Amino acid sequence: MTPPPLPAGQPLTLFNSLTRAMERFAPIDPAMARLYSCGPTVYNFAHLGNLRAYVFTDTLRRTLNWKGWPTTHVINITDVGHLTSDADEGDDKMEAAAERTGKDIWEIAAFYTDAFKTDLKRLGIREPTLWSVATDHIQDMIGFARAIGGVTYELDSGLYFDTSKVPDYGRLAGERSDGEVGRIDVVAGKRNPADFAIWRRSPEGSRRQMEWASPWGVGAPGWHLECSVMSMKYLGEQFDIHTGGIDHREIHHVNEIAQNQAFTGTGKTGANIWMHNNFLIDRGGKMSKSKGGFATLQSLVDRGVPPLAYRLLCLSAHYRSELEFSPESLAAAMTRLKRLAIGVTQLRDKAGPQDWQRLIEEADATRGASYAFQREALETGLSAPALGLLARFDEAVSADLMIPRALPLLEETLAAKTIQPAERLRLIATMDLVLGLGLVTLDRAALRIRPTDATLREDEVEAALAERQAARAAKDYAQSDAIRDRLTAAGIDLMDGDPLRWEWRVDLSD
RNA sequence: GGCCCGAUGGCGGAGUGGUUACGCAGAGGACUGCAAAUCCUUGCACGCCGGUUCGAUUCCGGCUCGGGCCUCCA
Repeated sequence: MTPPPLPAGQPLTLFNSLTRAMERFAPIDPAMARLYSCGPTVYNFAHLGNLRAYVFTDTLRRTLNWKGWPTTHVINITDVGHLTSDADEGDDKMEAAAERTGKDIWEIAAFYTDAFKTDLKRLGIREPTLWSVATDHIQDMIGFARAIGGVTYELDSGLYFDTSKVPDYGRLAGERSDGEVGRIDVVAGKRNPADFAIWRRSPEGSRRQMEWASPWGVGAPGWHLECSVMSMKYLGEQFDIHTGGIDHREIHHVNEIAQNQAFTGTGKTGANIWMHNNFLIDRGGKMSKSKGGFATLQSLVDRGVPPLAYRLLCLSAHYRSELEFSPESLAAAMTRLKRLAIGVTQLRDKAGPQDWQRLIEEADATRGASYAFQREALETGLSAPALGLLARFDEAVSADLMIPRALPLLEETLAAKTIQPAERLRLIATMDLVLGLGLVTLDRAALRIRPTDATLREDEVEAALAERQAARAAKDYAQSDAIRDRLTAAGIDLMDGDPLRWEWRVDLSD
C-alpha cells in the first residue's frame, strides 16, 4: 500500500553520527522505514538510564510515523553471555548471573527479558515489529563468520577480526585514539590493538552453560557479530536507521560496520543513518544507591511514581543531550504530568464524549502509522490557530526530534481559549501520537500509585475521608482536622477542592 | 595517557549575534472554615579571562569544572 503524500510540513532532518551532520531523511523504500535498535543484555534489570535509550527509539519511530512512514523496527535481545574483557579473564555476565542466583542461565535470560518488556510497556513504548533473540541466530552467526573468513584469523582464544583489512575502519568514531597508553587488554597474538573477537573458544577444560560447536571450536559468538547478522537478516544489507546508546558509537557500532563491509565486500555500512542517544546522569547517586540496588523503573513505582513521569522527564531533554536525573527533576516531571492530565480531563468534559480510544487504535492499526489520524486532524477544518500550533509542533519534531521544543505546545494548547475544546483535544491527541504519554485517555486516578510502604489501604482512606466530610458538614473542625492530621501522618495529602480528593505523598528524599 | 562532548536563572532544560523558551520550585492574587489541590499573574540566567564586532550568552582562543569513550555497558 502506497502511503498518501505527506501533508504540508517540514522535511524531517536527523543527526547522523556517521557524518556528524544533520541529514534530510528519506527511507530507502519510500513505503517503509526500517530501523534497528541495540537491545539489552538480559542478565539483570534495566537501569533507568538504559531505559532512556528506548524512550528515544520509540520517539524516533513515532516521529517517522508522524511524517507518514510506516516502520519495520527490530530490537535485539542479547541473551548470550559476553566476557567483560577482550582477554580470556573476566566474568561472563550471563554465567555470573546464573551462578549468583543459582538459576539456569536460560531462566535468567527469560526472566530479565520479560522484565525488560514489562518496563517498556509501562513507559508507553511500542513493541517493535520483531524482537530478535541472539541465541536463535547462532547458526546464522557462524555462517556470517565463515563468509568473512578473508578478514579473520584464529588464535588460541578464538577467531578474530583483522581491522586493518577494512579501509576506513573507525569512521564512525572519528579519529581513533592511539591505543598505546590505553587500558585495552592485550590478547597475545592480536595483529592490531583494535581487533576484536568474532568467536570465543571456551577455555580448556571448562564448560559453559551456553556454548555451541563451530568450525573454530566449541564456544560462543563475539558480541559485535549478532547485531550485524540479525539486522542484515531482517532489514537487509543496507537499511535506514540504526540506533543505540552513545557508548556504542566508538566501538560496538564501529565493529559492526566493519563486519558489514567485510561481508558485503563493499563500503556499505549497514545503516544509512546511525543515531545515538546520550546518557542519563545521576550525579547525586541518590536513586541508585537506595535500597542497596540501582534505580530501576520498579523502584520508582514502589515509591509511588507513575512510569510515564519518567517518560516525560526523558522527553524534556533532547536525546543528544545529557540529562540530569535527580529526585527534583523527577518530581518536576511528575507534577507536570499530573497537571497535563488535569487539563486534558477538563477539556474532555467540555468537549463532550468522543471515542478517542477508537481513533487512536485505528491510527495504530496501519502498522503503527499515525498518518491517517494526523491527516484527519489536518483536513477536517481545523481553525487557523489550531493549524498554527500543529505546524509549530511539526517543525520542532522534524528538527532532529526536538521534543523539548514541542512539549510546551501541550500547555499552550490547553490554555488556548480561542480554540474550541473539542479542537484542542484533537490537537493534544495528535501531538500525543509522537509524545506517547497517553494523554487523551490518561486517567488521573491511574497516576495515584500506592507506595509499597503505605500503611493504609485505599478503602481505609476513603472511609476516613467520609468521616471527615461528615465532621466538616457539622462544622466540627477540630474533628475534621484531627482526621486530616492522621492521614497526613500516614503519607496522604488531602485536597478538598479537587475531584480526586486525596493522593499518596511521594517521597523521593532518601 | 589518548580521543570527544558540555558549561544557561534555586533545580531541570531549549534557544539566539541586538526581541518570550518551557516545566518544577518561589512570590502575589482568586477560591477555601483552615490547609491543600486547581486557576490567574509574576521576579530570577547565560562558568572565568582575553579576542572579533557598532554590539556576544550566542563566533574564536585560553583556563577551570563536569561528562563520555579507550574494557561489558543505553
